[in-house]
Amino acid sequence: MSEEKSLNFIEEIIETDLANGKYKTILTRFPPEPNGYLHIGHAKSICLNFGLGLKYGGKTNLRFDDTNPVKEDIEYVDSIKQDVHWLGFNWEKELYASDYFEQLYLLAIDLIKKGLAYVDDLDAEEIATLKGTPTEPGKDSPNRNRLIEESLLLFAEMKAGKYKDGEKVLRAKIDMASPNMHMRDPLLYRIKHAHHHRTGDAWCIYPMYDFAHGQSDSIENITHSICTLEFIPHRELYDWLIEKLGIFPSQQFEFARLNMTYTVMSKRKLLQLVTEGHVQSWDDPRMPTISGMRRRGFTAESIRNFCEKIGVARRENMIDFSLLEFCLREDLNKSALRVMGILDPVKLIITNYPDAQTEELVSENGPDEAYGTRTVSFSKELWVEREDFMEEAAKKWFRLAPGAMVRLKSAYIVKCDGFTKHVDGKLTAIHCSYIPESKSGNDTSGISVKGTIHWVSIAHAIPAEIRLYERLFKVENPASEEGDFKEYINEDSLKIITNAWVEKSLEKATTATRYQFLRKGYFCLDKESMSDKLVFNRTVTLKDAWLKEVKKR
RNA sequence: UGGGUUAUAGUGUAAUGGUAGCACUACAGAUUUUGAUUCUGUCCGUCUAGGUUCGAAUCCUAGUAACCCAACCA
Repeated sequence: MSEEKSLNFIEEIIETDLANGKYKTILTRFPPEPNGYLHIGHAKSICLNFGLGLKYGGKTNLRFDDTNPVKEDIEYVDSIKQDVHWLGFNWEKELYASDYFEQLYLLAIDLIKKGLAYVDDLDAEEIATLKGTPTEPGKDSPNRNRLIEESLLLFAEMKAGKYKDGEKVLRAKIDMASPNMHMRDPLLYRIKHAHHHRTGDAWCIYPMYDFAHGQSDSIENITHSICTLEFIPHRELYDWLIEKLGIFPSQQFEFARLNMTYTVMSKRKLLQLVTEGHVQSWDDPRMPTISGMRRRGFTAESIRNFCEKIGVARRENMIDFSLLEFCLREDLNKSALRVMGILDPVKLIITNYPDAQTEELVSENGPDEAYGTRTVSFSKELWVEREDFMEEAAKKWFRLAPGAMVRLKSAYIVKCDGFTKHVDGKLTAIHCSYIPESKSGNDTSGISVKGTIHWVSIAHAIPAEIRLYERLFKVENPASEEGDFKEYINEDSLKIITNAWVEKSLEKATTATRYQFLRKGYFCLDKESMSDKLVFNRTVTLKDAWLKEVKKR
């Protein structure tokens, strides 16, 4: 029995195109502008474009849309390549729109010769005025009917550097009365005396998006050029230029971009968070960037699954952050090593345990036997979690409380006999007695307890710094709230714990490994971690039924 | 008030004129040496009003709502 999986609308188009022989094979592309770091929204596009290539035996190019030198940088190129690779995809070719500057220039000349483009002397403001509004038609520029030869000469002079920025532009000659604003003689080329990160100072005229993107698609023989909804109005121009130029007919298809609750997804806003210091860097673990998520401990697999689950359609969406967390936990649960660490330590003393004794107890490493076991050191004095003790047990409380019994994971059952407090009321130690016959693995005590808690032996524990992250914003959709989105930043999104204790095996922790700190969540080593000062990021908590219970009350 | 696009449980996504399904969330229960995992169950939906049809989420008409478009950005 094969599982029936419905196709998204783009897959349907492709299957139709393949079935009726329009194409023998497909070619897609992922076309970022190297002006920022990739985020989870880009991941959706990456998974879509590369996924399509893979699914239909086609190929996918990585093409940098680098037509605006003042915003772009090699730093972004490098990070984008790293992120796409990390997500698990391999591009057929690494390409740049700037590779086509010469070809694009020749195409522009072709258009001028056909009488379909002209050089305009108007400045930006005049052009905007004559463009009209959505409800009123525009008016022709006085230069609209200048001679082809004159435009040709002027355009050559533009390229040669004779004019300053903004003095002249090349425009397509289409229809100043079109209801589609993008068809009212759109700009094709502008002058920018700026250094380009790849072409240096070779050019001082640069093509606009509309005269670069579709043409690049066409040059590469891209069959399905997939972009987001806001480019729908550009499609008429995309098709017009390809038709008039008589070049390979790539076709544009649009899908709805990803939006997620409690974060922002525009490069401009993300850049602000970085430059204004609301987060530390592009790869701050609270950022929805691929690099931030990677540092936080997300796996590529979980992000790919997420992109698969959210689907592809044409309507605006707002995905629950909890779906991303579900995909994360689903993957981490399968692969994370189980270890013990105490985030908020309080001392537990086993009064009837021999003072100098240490036992090496066996504990399982993972969710199934294939992960094997390790030993953890057990002794008279342990660190346990402060929140695992209640002076007066609440209803349905399964953990430590005077008179209550719990199992210490992989060790013994202990009974809480008492506790000591500092004068300020803060708990300083919990006193317990253990049941020697209840040793994990050969428990003959006959006692069963409801609660099991984690612990580390004080004498054997190693210190660690642990960073806990909460959502970056206090509201579901900061971009749509009144006022500036930054007013809704959650000031408590980062909590640093400097006095945590973790089990000794973590001395050998690596950034490549994911860990589940039993009962506390999934963690990974941060890049700032050092051998004498371990630093862990909490990737995500475990689901917590008790916390829900508490919140209900 | 021009043009374009989209409306299906709280969220996302299927159903291509013929039983409104799946996942997440929420809630309830079982199992559990992680209050995790796993397993079982429950709640909740076709934007509105007309029409065509034996039969409409799907087709038609008229509304309504949301988003996009007037950068020498992409």
